[in-house]
Amino acid sequence: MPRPAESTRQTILAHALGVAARVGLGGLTIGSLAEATGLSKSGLFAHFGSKDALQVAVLDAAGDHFIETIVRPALKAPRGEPRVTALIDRWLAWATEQTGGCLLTAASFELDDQPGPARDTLVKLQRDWLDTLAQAARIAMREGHFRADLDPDQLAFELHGLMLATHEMARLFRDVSATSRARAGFARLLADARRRPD
Amino acid sequence: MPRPAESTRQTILAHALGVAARVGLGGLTIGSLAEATGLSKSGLFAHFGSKDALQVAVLDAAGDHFIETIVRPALKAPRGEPRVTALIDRWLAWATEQTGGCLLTAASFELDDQPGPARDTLVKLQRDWLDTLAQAARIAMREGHFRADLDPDQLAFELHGLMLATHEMARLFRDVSATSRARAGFARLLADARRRPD
DNA sequence: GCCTTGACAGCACGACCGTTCGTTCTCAGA
DNA sequence: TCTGAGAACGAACGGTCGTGCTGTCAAGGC
Repeated sequence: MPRPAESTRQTILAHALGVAARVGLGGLTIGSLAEATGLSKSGLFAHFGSKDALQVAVLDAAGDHFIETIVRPALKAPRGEPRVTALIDRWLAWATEQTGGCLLTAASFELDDQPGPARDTLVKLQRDWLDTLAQAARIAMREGHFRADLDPDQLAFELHGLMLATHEMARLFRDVSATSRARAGFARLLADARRRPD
Repeated sequence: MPRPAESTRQTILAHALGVAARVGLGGLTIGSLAEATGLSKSGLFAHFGSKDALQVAVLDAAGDHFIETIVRPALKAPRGEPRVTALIDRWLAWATEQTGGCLLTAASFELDDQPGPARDTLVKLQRDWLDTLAQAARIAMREGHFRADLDPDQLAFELHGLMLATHEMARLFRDVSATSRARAGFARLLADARRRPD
């Protein structure tokens, strides 16, 4: 057999992440992606079999990349609050240095009314992320860093909200103060989680 | 002259808001919109002159609708914190009862890397919304409802973050607890704004 | 040496895209 | 009654979309 298919596939997906970050998952077309990778339309198409499958593959690749650059490194931090802050810091660093916006975030608002395999994949990825945040908070409760009556899912919800607002402020408004706004919000949220009820 | 152009234009835009809420602003096509309104493609096209202009018109219509159903009624509430809560409550009611997602929110993450008149229009609309929230908070500070050292822009930023998270939870996850999660978040945010530093 | 296998290219398809153009119809004013 | 403005139509344009079909070329197994 000629070139290994797997490496070509990875090359395609790497380019796809860049293109989709700019034009969204719906704006990603096989023709433009073929041109970006130097492949022919049909040659590229053969790797996925359908546009739906390509979209799912792109989302999975984005999820893997997200886990690899944010979640996995952060999980090396000590259990408890340090791990929660590591997740936040990793996310902040990634969100600010990245050229295009976060594909998964954009897709969340793009696919919310378009049933299909792509949407299903995305729901799972986003749920996992919220669960990761909530689970880290739960551990921090067990370690005594966070108060015992904290609702970890609520904390995850609000953390995620701050991330969404940060993303919009940085990407849409091109506002450099997004990072400091985010840090202030996170600090307030963590302080509230720490504070014991009297 | 035959049928008044303005009423036709309004009909088109009303349909466009529904379609775009489902498939996004980029997924909105002249052909599908013509079919939805019962017009011919060329007949519809003549009302706007270009796809760009149509997108801008749709965004403006969405902005008008947003102001009419949320901002204007809320501004009738008494100055200060009641007005802030009115804005929040109006938004919550609108977000939950609405069939499709919020077009403006979806567009914020769709257009953030696509320069053009549509993006410019959207930036202005979203800035206005954040300014409205911040301004209401500023008034609440002057009325003595909120603490004097509050950062109203930071509050608006965090309020908006909660709205984004609520939107995602309700629309993507179809999670009915989104509303209660939102209310809990808003309550905590307002309590913090109220509390005087000692 | 063939033969299989699999990764790609080339080409063509039907459908739809945004856009243009000429035509038809209907009304308001003269 | 005639005229002209303007709303809407129908057909067509060049492109691009996603998707198939066929062919080519290189690398193993025999």
